[in-house]
Formats: sequence, structure tokens, C-alpha cells
Amino acid sequence: MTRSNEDIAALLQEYADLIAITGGDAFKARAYEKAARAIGGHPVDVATLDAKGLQEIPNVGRSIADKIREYLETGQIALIEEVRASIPAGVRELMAIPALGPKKALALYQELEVSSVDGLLEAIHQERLRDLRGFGQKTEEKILHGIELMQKAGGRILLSAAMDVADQVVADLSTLDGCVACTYAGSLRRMRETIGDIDILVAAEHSTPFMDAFRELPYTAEVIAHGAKKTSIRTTKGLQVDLRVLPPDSWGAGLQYFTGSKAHNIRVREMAVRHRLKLSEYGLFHAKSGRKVTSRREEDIYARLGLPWIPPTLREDRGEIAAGLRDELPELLTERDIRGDLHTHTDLTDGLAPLEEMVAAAAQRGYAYYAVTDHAPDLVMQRMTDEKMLAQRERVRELDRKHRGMRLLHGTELNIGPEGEVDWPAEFLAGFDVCVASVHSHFTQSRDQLTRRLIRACENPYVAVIGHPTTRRIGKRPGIDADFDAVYAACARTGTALEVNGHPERLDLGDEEILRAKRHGVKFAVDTDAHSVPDLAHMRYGVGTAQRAWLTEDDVINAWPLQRLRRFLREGRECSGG
DNA sequence: GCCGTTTTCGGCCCGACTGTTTTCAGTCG
Repeated sequence: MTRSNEDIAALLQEYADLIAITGGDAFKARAYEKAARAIGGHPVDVATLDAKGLQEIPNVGRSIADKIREYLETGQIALIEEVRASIPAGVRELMAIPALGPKKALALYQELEVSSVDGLLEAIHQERLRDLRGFGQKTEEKILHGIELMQKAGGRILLSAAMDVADQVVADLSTLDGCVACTYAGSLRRMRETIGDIDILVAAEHSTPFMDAFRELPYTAEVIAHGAKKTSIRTTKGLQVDLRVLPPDSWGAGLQYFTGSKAHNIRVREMAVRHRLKLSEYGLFHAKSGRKVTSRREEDIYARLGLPWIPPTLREDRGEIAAGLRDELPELLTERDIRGDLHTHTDLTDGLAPLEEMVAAAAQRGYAYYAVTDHAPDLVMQRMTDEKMLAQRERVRELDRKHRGMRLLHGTELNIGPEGEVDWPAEFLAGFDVCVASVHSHFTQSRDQLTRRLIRACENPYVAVIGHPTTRRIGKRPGIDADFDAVYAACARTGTALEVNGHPERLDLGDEEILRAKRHGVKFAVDTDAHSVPDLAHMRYGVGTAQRAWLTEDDVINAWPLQRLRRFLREGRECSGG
């Protein structure tokens, strides 16, 4: 993940928003948006490219290339700074609320001088929106609901955003002299879907050099607190990061303590008490004498309590301790177990990279197989046709012959229509190796309709995987309201797998839903839904989510050898229907 | 602003839904 690509993408997206808010040329805004997306998804660090290299990125022309150079040289883009000065940052934040776009955000600012979410709430409570043209009672309700949804995230950020920062901090601190170990702990290590703040641990004899370096990092914007054992900072992006430096001898105890979860740690400490021991972040001690038993490694602490080492993703007090005592902890799925990705896109629809680049990147990851699943025609904006799909299949077959060691599957991501129908009739679907089917619209149907709709998709013999089953967007949109137990039962009955979509905004199904689905005997596909080469790396979040739901290699169809996967796909086609 | 030419301009993903309006603008995927 390259820092400058992301920063520049964010900046260009901001400019696109500002153009939209100020009523500028909509096509120009769109051009900046497209460039932002292309740069965010570009596999090469733009800081290493010259003007010519920059313009080779799709949707980046002379003007935007110049602005990127300007940013790389001066750290800002004058034009964007200028527009920023005329529109308060809060106005743009309003656009993050569902139901509010640039036009309504601008109306709120110009007519009511609202320039923050809090200000908007106040205006609503004072009933000042009532007189505003284009704002009615329903809009008001939608806005309130949207704000509630945003605030429920409670300032927590996406797993991926936290991971990027943590990876960077760990890399920076690991280079310092005297660093025995350095890693992240907390909910990030447990791979929770959202993260409150980031905990970084260092094992070293002397803490001062680390605390000093931490405060001096280029992305440290503010030092919240600093001492010998703990320093807290806020990054330039507003994230809180805590650093704790432990003596190497306390590493295991500290790591165990700061990884949590709180509920898990309470259980473990209760066990310690029953063993007449006492567990703290400094180690495991004899309760009476206070003599240290062990503290250096997590494994030793768990072992002394009669437990195997418990993977962090399981430490949620969901039965992991009882299972550990019975020696029945699952052999969790790991990223190494994944043999292929079954849901990916190319630039034939809304992906960024051409087929050849996606395939080359997949081969680089060491996959044994890889499915290309571009959108089907019912998602009208993607302009798919039978001819385009068949032509792509020819290219896939040809590439497959060239690639030794990785088999290419030709698939599609079908759209599940309002009645549960999909884009193509059986005879056309039969030509695909694998079909993913997903809901992309009509989220507000009744519970019965949504349930029937999903079940009908499962019953289509050619549908092998239900993509992002709840369609939630974390912090933005709740999942659809269907009777998912009925859907899971249908999946089990028809041999249809459920997706664990690894996109950090989706993580869909989430851990709790996977646990429920598994009880119905369903199999899963852990996919990235990649729309660019860097997106392929989202597999780590899909696997993390799968781990949190106790999934093993046997539960996950794309962890199987190709032969077993093909058998699953074949049997699904035979046993679905009615 | 980008792109691809019918090569220096003219088109740019397109349709549905929703709420507000009184015939359509704004938002979304």
C-alpha cells in the first residue's frame, strides 16, 4: 500500500466534491473522481513516476499529472487550497450523510449557514429545514437516520484504515536500535471490523528512544500524553495511536493483556485465580508469594493455565477457552490456505485494471486458480453485453493456456433482481465456470420479499455463491432486512456458498452472521471483490473475518484443491432448484 | 478534465427511485 497514492486520491476526490458543491462542471468533477479512483487503485507508487508515467495512468491527463507533481514537490496543490478556503470543511462532511449530496449540502450552507453535522442537527431540532425548498419531512427523517448511523460507528474507523497506519508505525519503530519486537495489539490484532484506537507494543530495554521517535513521526499531528511507559498521539488524519514499550521479559504478558478482548482477559484471569495465580500485563505470578511464573511469551502464559495458545481472532469470549481446555480449538483458516479468489473484476466493467494485469497479479500471489467475474447486463450502468462477455471468455481461455500453475475460471457477478431473477437464462449461464450472484438495488423491499428473493437466487442451479449477502456498507448502510436463517438453510440445501467479502467497507458476511450460517451447514467463499490490483490484498481482511467466525479450510471452498472446488460447483448445479 | 478521434472538439455509464413538486431535481448504485 503506497501512502502517496492514497493521499493524492483523497485530495483529488476532495476537489471533485468541492467542484460539485460549488456547482462547477459536473463532467469535470467526474473526471477528478475517475482520476482519484485510478490513482488509489494504481499498483505503482506515483511518487516514483515522471510526468509521462503519470499520464499513462488511465484518466490522468496533463492537468492532473501536473497537480500530482506539484503535490509531490510542495506537499500541496495550490488550486485545491484556494477552493478549500471558500467552503468550510464541514460542508463536505455533510455529503457523507446518506440522502445529502452536493446540492442539498450547499443549500444548507448558503440558506442556513450550516457547516457541520452538529450544526445540522441543531437546525433540524429548531425546525429550520422546514422552510427550505427541496427539504420535506421525509428528507428530514432520512437525514436524522443517516446521522444516527454515522454516529453509531462512534468515531471508529475501518479495519483497513487502522491497519495501514499500524503497519507504517510498526515499520518505522522496528528500524530503531534496541527494538527486540514490535507489533500491533488490541482490536486490530483481533481483526474486528472497526477500530477505535490503535495499540502498538515495543519490546526494548529502554523506552525513551522509542517514545521520542514516536512523537517525531512525520504523521504525528498532536501528542496527547507522554510518559516512560505510554505515549499517545493523534495522527494527521485524526487517529489516536498508543505506544507502550515493555521490557522484553514482559513481552508475552503485555501482548496478551493489550490484545484483549476485555471479556476474554477476564476469563483468563479467573482461570489464573483458580490456579492460585495472578495475571497482569507484567506477567503470571504466584498469588501468595508474588513470585513470577512466566511472562516472556504468550504461549507460556496460556500453557501454564492448561490452555493451548489461542489465536487473537478468537479472543472474544465466545467459547474459545472451553474449546481450548477440551483441546478442540479449530485449525483456523489462514491466508496461506487460500488457493484462489472467486470474485474479481476487470476494466471490462467497473474494475480499473485490464484482465491481463489482474491475472498477473493473482499469479504473483501464488494462487492455484483465479476467477474473473465481471458484472452482468442487468446492472445497466456497466453496459455488459453477451458479445463482450463471450469475447472476454475467449481471452480468459487463451490466457489460461499461457499460465502454467494457475487455472483461470471464467465467471460473472450476476445481479439478483427484485423477484430473485438473474441476468441471463440457463443456457447462457451454463457457459460460465462459476457464477456469483448479489443484490445491488431495491434494498427496502419487505422482509418477506427480500427473503424470497435471496432464496430464489440460491435455487438457481447456476448460482454457486451469494455475493456480499447482506449488502451492508460499514458505517454507511445497514444490511437488508431478510430472514437470513431461512436463506442459510436454502444455501445448505442447494449447495450454494455464502461469500465472506473481504472489502473493508463490507466484510459481508460479518463474523456473527458466519457463525449463524455455519450452524446450518453452509460452505463459504472468502473473496476480495477486487476492482484493482491492490484490492487483491484485501484477502487478509476476509480471512481475518473468517477466523473470527472459527472457519477452517474445510469450510471454505476456495481453500480447496481445484478438483474439489469443481465437484462442489458441479453438485450445486445438480441439486439446486425447487 | 479526459479521451479519442469523424484528430483540437464534443461527448462523457444510465436508469430508477424518492420525495417534492405540480412536472422534476437530487441522489444513488
